[in-house]
Amino acid sequence: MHTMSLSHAILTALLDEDLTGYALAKQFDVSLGFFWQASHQQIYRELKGLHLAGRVNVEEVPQHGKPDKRVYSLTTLGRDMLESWIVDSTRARGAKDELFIKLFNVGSVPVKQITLAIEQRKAEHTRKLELYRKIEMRNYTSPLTLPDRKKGVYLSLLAGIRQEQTALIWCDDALDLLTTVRSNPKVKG
Amino acid sequence: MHTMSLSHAILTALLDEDLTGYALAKQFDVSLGFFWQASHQQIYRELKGLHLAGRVNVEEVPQHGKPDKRVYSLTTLGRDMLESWIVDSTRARGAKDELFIKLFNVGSVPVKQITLAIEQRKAEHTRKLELYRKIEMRNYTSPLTLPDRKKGVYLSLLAGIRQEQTALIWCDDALDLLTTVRSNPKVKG
DNA sequence: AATTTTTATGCAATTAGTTGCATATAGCTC
DNA sequence: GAGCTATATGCAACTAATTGCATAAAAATT
Repeated sequence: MHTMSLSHAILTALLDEDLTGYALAKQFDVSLGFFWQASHQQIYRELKGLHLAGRVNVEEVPQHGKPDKRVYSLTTLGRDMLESWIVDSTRARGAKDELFIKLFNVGSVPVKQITLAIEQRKAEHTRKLELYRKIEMRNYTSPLTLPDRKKGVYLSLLAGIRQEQTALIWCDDALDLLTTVRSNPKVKG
Repeated sequence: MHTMSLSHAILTALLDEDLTGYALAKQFDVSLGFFWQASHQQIYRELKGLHLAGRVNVEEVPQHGKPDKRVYSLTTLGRDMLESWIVDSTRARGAKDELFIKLFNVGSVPVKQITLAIEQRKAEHTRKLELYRKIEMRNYTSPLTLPDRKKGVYLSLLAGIRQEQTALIWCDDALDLLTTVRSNPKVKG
């Protein structure tokens, strides 16, 4: 079964460079993590499993004071796992978004609360879009001339940018339509 | 803590009508489930918990042959739980999408495999968009004249439609850019 | 000098989600 | 009449993800 995607995300991050769990966690915060979030606890646990399964090597780097660094690198087995996952895995993890569940409550709960949730979401999208744009301007102004191994990363970023844009426009349209909702019945009709 | 969203999704589905676990599972397949998937096993388990917590009532409807129906309905406590969840919960469950992790492998794995994954995804988006459009044409041709309690559902659908459209365009652009990738090095450079 | 942030690792407990299985009848199709 | 689909419920086992806690020192900030 090629299901546990966190391990694949970790292996992917190790393609470019050998990393410690700590460094991996940071990577997840700034790039891979835009599309696959994970906490450091999860990452450490997963690394242990990957090591046990021979997908990664560990090099222990003694340090004074701090815990020793454990620098992980891909093994051939790890690469193979990654490649075969790319080939077979299809399973689409269903979208889960609370906001839409909230929207199903329009008409039964004060609209105000729901518009508030949308406004919060809008702010979030704005923040993300700005972040993505910044990254784009810094590293991906000329997609066609990128080295091959950067093209996928760029495309992910592009997807992120467009998702945020679409979402932002939707937020405004949603807020518009919700101004036409007057009643807030609390009982079932 | 207002975290477990499946229970909120269930309570939301019960706003409109009283339902059995089975009927809920079906609802999840066709509307709420576009934005929050759940298996029948999950739903039955959750219903039990909600009942234990006094958020829903059960009415047992004896049947011959088949297991007795258990028809669930919201209690006042359930409504309150739902409303307070709408007010406080903010937590954005991070997007998790395998496809983007796959994209990070461009340059290290045969591009073919990745374009294939995108094509699969494209087909999926096409299928979903068609489905959403069908629902839109059937029930939501005139958003402004909808009864209030349908407006949120419509907005969810609208979000779905736009997400799929955006994703489809992106798929094509991605496939385009990936035609410019020639090399498939399997070793770290 | 004291506080906060960053580096660096990890365990334990809990909650959420998936997969496989089990039961049992009615009704429809081949 | 054999097999499939729909109705209707649920347990058990497992995998994945989250949350809270714990340690410990260097570096940066106030």
